[in-house]
Amino acid sequence: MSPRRRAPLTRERVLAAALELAHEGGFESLSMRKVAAAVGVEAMSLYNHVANKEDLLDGLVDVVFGEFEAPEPGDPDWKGAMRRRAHSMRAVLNRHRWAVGLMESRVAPGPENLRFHDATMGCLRLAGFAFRDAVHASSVQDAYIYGFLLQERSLPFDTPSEHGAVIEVKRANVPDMTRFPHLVEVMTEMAKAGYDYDTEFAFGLDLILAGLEP
Amino acid sequence: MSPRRRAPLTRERVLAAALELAHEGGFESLSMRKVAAAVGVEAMSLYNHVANKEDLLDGLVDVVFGEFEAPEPGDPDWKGAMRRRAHSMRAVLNRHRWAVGLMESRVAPGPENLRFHDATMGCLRLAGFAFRDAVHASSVQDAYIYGFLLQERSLPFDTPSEHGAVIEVKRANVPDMTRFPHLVEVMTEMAKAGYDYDTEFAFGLDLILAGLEP
DNA sequence: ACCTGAACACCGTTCAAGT
DNA sequence: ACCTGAACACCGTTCAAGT
Repeated sequence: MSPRRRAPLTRERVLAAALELAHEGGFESLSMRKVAAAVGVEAMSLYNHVANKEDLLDGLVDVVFGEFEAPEPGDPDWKGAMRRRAHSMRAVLNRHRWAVGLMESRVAPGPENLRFHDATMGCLRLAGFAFRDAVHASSVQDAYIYGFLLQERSLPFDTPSEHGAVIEVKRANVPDMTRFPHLVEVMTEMAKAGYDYDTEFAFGLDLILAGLEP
Repeated sequence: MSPRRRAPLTRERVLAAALELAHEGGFESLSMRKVAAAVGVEAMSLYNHVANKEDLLDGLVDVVFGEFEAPEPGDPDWKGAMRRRAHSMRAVLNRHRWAVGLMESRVAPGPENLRFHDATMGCLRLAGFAFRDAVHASSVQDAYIYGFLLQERSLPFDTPSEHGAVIEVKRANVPDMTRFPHLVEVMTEMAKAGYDYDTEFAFGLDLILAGLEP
């Protein structure tokens, strides 16, 4: 009769609660006990819906895969499709910063993961890529995307001008910067002009897409 | 008089012990208490040489940066220098699989980190890259390298033929693979021909280097 | 200055017991 | 079938006390 009775615990509800905790409390503070509390239950009850914490993480990662915009196999503008795919991945992973670094390291790929990779391969194959080349093409793109997000993730600022300020702090903390003249150059330039992740990301993505042809 | 007396605890010895533990016991099993035990001391003594666990990780990451082969600023063959740099990074990070994903997410860059990035920027600047282009160039390369290692890290096999076997297992575990025809194609092809990380890595690296010019 | 014992506030997971 | 209480074997870190 109470609302809690009407909505019995499911894997989906456990994952949703964990996702929200990761989102607001920070990923590292995500514990079985806290997920359980968020869902109104004792920690041990979670084990009825999830094999263990590792399985819970697998589930979370697959939720994130589900948010990626999959490319359309057969899209005549395959480069456009790949570009949209990449930008969608970046947007989603910036929303779930904790997920970068987990995405490609899960051992058991979930259904959304499979769906997404299938669509990517399909789009490349139908665009005329030979099998091996399609593997190469998706591999280099994904490596770039995940690696870029890895760099972007750690940064405690959002706008170019904030970046300038952070750079200044960092510079002040390092003794004897004269040993690193080229780094000094980067930092002073950055502090002046800021750093724009959008154009930086687009630069590398375009470079890679320019080098790919069926 | 005992050997323990002759070698008092230092930050370096703490880091060395932690590195060894990460290497053999697996990174996730690395705890302050175990590092302390490995160095013959109680856990709390570590805090005299390391601010906290986060600081210990910063230290470990910088040890790894120290193993990277830095490019030579002024090297006339800058593409060769970048290629050697990339392959050295891959070799080191395959030796320290736990480090991938931590490298670019540390907030406080250590001296080896600074040294390495300074050498990279220096090599590109002296090769004729304008400042902004040097930043672009190093950014796209590093994103690719770290991202590739992220993908490579998780894999529980070393040779292409082992890979085939693993693929078969995975395939058997996924129900209704007919929903993912292109993935089925990848898996059957992979199971046949195997997957060679060396050539895969070289493909993407060459593609990126081909697109970079001062 | 460096090390320690005891304690605090946590973890993931197992297991027998409840309903 | 699902949930729970108590317990086990751990964590990182603080703090007062030792030398």
